[in-house]
Amino acid sequence: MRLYNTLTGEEKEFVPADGNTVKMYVCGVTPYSSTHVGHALSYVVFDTLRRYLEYQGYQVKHIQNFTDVDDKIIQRAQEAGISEDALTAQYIDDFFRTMDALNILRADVYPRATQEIGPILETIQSLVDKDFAYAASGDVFFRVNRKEDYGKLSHRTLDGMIAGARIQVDEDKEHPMDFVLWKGAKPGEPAWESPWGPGRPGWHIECTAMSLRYLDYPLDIHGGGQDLIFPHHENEIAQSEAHTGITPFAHHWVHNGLLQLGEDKMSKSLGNLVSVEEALAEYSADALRMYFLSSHYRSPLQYSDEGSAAMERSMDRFYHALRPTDVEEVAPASGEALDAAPFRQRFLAAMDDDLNTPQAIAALFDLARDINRERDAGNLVAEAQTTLRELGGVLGLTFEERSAGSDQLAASPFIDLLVSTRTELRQARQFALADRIRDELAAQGVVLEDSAQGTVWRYQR
RNA sequence: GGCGACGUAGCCAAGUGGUUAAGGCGGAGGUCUGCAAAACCUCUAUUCGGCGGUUCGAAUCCGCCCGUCGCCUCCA
Repeated sequence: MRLYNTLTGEEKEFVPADGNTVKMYVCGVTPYSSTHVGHALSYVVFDTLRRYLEYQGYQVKHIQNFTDVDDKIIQRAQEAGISEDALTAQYIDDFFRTMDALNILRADVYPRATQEIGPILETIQSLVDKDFAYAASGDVFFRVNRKEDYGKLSHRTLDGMIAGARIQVDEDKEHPMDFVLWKGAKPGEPAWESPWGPGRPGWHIECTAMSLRYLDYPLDIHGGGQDLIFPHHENEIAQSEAHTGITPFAHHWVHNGLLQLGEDKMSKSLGNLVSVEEALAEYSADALRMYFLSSHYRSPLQYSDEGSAAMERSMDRFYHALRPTDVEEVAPASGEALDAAPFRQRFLAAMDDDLNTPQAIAALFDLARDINRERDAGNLVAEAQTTLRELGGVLGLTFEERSAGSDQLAASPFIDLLVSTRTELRQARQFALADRIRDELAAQGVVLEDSAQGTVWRYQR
């Protein structure tokens, strides 16, 4: 497949270096607040990339970190009067529940910064030894001037960054853009012993230490949201390449566009967040995945209730197309089987083109339409349905219609009874009474569908 | 101020030099139905922010203008 690489700014044919196993590192979250729909978008994108690579026959080794020590975690824990560990444990749980609910495959390893202090210290020491880093007043900084290609990912120069003029002056730094590798501890903060005194790792160094430990360089794919390009990934490149001398340390840098809420980017600092929990209370995981994949992964996407609702309705097309074809008992399918191969080809060609999920989805809708059409014509569609399920699965769609709650299941025999009563009334042409049953069931959220084969009912979605 | 992205129907969103500009939502008509609903069929952008230019040919390339957004600070 062809895949866009942020580092070069162009699409490049993607092949794992060893031809078989894809080494993929995706930056994870800082667990101090609920997982929001922006996170969900990002991880749905990388989950889809992973599923597609696996569908192509590759093994994917997927590593995703938790930044479980940082200023905000310390602050929130103190506000809540609990330990940092208790706070992060809570939100890591939330994260996993959310990922599972969205049918996002688990990474192979989820390393945590606090559990990788040893490798982190070794990496920092190596950078100090190589003169890429220096200690100052208990902190350790990366010396950006020593890395000549600093800025190559975000396509900016040190001069250009300084022109931004929003840099805080720090007298301990040799250069304003030097960034912290090790942060000396202030009283009351969690700290680990180091050659430079007690402290904790800076944000960027953990990813260097972890990706090297769990995947070895060079990585095939390094991913994250576009907001991580600078400074996080730029700094990671500087550290990783300075540390190992391997350049580039990741072949493909893949960044998803950010989810926006209204006019602005959805972000922790703006506080305009919608949690995944809130979204899933209203909409199915399939609908949300469809929403996230309905625009190209590198484009920004506006999140809205209207958009989610539209996707929910569009899923009905698939649900209906995938229903069992017991119709064939009445009108024996004598015709030809629907050939899904052209749709599969369209789907694969779209996915091969830098994960063009909007086009891939369009192919699936066309396939669904043909399934409905051919089934009505009495042709065989079982194989085509299998193809639709399989390709939808590459996008992580489950096609599970929203399951009924337990009290709804308990009501089923009574609804069946009302439906069969209505059928008898209709046969007796007692339409007023029959319609009353239909209307009152509708008021309870039960939708009846009449067809030549009888009446089926379902809960309104 | 520096760097970058984008502007396609009522809404969302593909397409980036060449037959009828994907797909979804919404809308209109039809088939089916006792009537509905669901489903299916048909229709729904002579035109791609504006103005110039290159070309036999541009939504697609170039220039200018208008507008929106992102990064430059924690962030997926």
